[in-house]
Amino acid sequence: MTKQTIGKQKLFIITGPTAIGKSSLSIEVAKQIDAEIISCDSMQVYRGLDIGTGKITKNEMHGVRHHLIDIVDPSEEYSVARFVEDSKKAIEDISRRGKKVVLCGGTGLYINALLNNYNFASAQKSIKTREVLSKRPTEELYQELLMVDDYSAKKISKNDRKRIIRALEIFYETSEKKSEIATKSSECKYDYRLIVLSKNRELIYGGIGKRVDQFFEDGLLDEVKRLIKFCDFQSMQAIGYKETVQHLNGLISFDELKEKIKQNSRRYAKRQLTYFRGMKTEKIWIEDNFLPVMRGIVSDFYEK
RNA sequence: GCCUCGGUAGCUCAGUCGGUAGAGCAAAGGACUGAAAAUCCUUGUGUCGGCGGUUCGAUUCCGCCCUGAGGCA
Repeated sequence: MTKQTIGKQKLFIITGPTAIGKSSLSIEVAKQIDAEIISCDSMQVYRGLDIGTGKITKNEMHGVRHHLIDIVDPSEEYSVARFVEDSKKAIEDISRRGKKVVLCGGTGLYINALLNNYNFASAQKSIKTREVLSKRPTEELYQELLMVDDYSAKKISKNDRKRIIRALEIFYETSEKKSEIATKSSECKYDYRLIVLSKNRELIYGGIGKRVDQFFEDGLLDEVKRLIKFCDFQSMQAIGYKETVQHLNGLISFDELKEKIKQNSRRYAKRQLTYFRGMKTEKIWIEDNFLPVMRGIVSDFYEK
């Protein structure tokens, strides 16, 4: 054990692109070391979004306790900031009960924010400020950001409305620049192993195709019918949901629907891989024999 | 059998009055600090159906052939 890791909380983290099989592997690992699992997934937090998010079922959990699944209603907003807060609490809670912690999920930003201890506290989200800013043209907002925080402005595309608004929001709410706040994150307080599962592109895409077909056999259509009243909320922007809403509104055929979900999932998987590659955090890529390789890493990690 | 209109990027098509081509979509690569399954940026992709002819030069004009759609008998 190195000096830096002495006394640090241990985290075993499993991530990878959608439909690669993270959940079932996390169960195996959790059973191996008597752990509980914290989900790192921006959509599985929503109650009722089950089939389309590939949410693990009670049966599949094999008695392993899960955290941060089904914690908000589809009409609520969730965010990275909340995830960092919630996951820290869950980690404490689990270790207080003498169990080990496995994190599992595909939302790279969430994992990154937790490990790098991103500090969001000072830059609160403000609905009012956002509302005011949202009424103005992007071009104008960008010019304004250039005046107020040119360092951040230059890093953001002039078309990336969402980020421009957030950067301005930070400035107007805190009088600090986004670029300054972002550097305030403190060092990682965990001793962790971050596993990124991957396969060649064809196999990932093949898995996505099969999984989407399975969604419909499992009743995705009915699930979305039940949730359609939430169609304007963030939760329903999830892949599989937004497209199904279009189909239920008669905008696209059933065949188009399936193809669209597969396509958006493929693109999502691609973006996830890009994100994982770009993470500066230390990580271990596994492309083969997922379970045995992971078991080895696990025993090594916890023996020392 | 005859007539007409087509065959150009993975797909749908544009275009070149003869100087070897370009849009959209798809795809690939990338960025990412309170929406991240979100948002945004960049980039190609070619025997221009085949074989001949005319020409300095043909994807473009001419002939034949193959092939798709429609029409006539």
